[in-house]
Formats: sequence, C-alpha cells, structure tokens
Amino acid sequence: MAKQMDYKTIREIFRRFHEAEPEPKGELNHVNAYTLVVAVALSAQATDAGVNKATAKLFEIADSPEKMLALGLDGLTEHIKTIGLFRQKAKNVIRLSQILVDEYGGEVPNSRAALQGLPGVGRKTANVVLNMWWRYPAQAVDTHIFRVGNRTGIAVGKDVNAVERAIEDNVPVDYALHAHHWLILHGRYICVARKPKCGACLIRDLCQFEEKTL
DNA sequence: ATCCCGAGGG
DNA sequence: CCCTCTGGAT
Repeated sequence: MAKQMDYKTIREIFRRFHEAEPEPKGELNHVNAYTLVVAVALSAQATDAGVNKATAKLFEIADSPEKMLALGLDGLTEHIKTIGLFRQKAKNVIRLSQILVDEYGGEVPNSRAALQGLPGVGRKTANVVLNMWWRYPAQAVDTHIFRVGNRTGIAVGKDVNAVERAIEDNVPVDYALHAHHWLILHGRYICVARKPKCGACLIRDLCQFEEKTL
C-alpha cells in the first residue's frame, strides 16, 4: 500500500487540477434532483455512458417520482435492461419513488440519513447527491477514487470508508467541494485501471505509483 | 463474503 | 476470453 502523501504535495496536485479544469462536472445526465438520485443509483457497477443511454428516454417519460410510479416496475425495467443489475435497480427505484412521495412530499431530502434510508442508496450514492445537488463537500469514494487515492498517495486506505476519511483529512478545504469530480475524472481518463496513461498525467512527478512491466 | 448483471474494451 | 464500470443489501 502506498504511503499517505503530505499536505503540501496534495495542495499542489489540486492546484494543478483546478488550473486545468476550474469547474469539473460529473457526466451523469439528469434534469432535476430526483433524476439525479435515480441516475446515480442506476450507475452502480455501470458506466455513465451506459446509464445516460438508458435514461435519455426514461427521463422524458418519468422525471418525477409520481411519473415513475405511473410508469411502473415493468415499464421501468424495459427502459433499463441494458444496465447491469437492472432487476434489482428497477425494484429499488420504484420503492424509492414511493418513499419520496409518501414521506418527503415528492422532494429529495438533503440529509445523509434520509438519503441512505432509500432502497438502493448507500453511503456512496448519498454522498454524490449531497455533493452534486446540495453542494456539500461530501466525498463519495467509488472504484475510480479508491484506485487513484491509493495509487498516488493522495488518499490511502484499505477500504472505501478509510479513503473517504483520508480525503477529508488531507484535501485542502477550499478544494473539497470539487475534489470528487477532479479525482473521478482523473481516474476515468488518465489513471485508468488497466494501463494508466502516465505519459499524459499532469501530476506524474508527484505520484508514488510505479508503472510495472509494459 | 457473496450475489446481483449487461455493455464495452483489450 | 477476462476485466472494468461513480455499489448496495444480505
């Protein structure tokens, strides 16, 4: 396991991320808070591109919990069949929509506890919604951020919760809000899982990862 | 620890 | 073919 990087180096890394991309954004399409929750829930173990393809039509038909319930389980399932884990996700979205109508007036709550009470919404998904919609500096740790954090030394931990704490403890507060998207985009396009594109990496000189056999 | 589960890439 | 993709529930 890599060593936790020092604060000054981490600050320099985020200074570069900010310089290269001042307003990093996610790539999951959505039109409101509700569709954001659904899109993020659907994105588990799936690519954003794949989710976007399925939700393009779905969100035209159902962009609110009431409309999703009207569409129903079978109708929803038909729209998301191309996404992995689709049966479980369809059930979750229907149940989640019912809870939003029954308990939250059809609105998306702004507390982690309430969000995590929704079926199919765990800590990671709740953190994404808190970050993207409610603009809290929540640190969602997905497969990309876990990999990037441990490879580079930016946020070292044996599991996602440890990496989340490492980010909170080591990322300068003025970069906290956008840290999620900078890290995930870096992981998606540069520090990829199989053959990381170290030649195109703007923090290569500060990174601990050693390219093995090539 | 295991199951869920399809598309895309190498 | 195998691996990866913004995980969650049991």
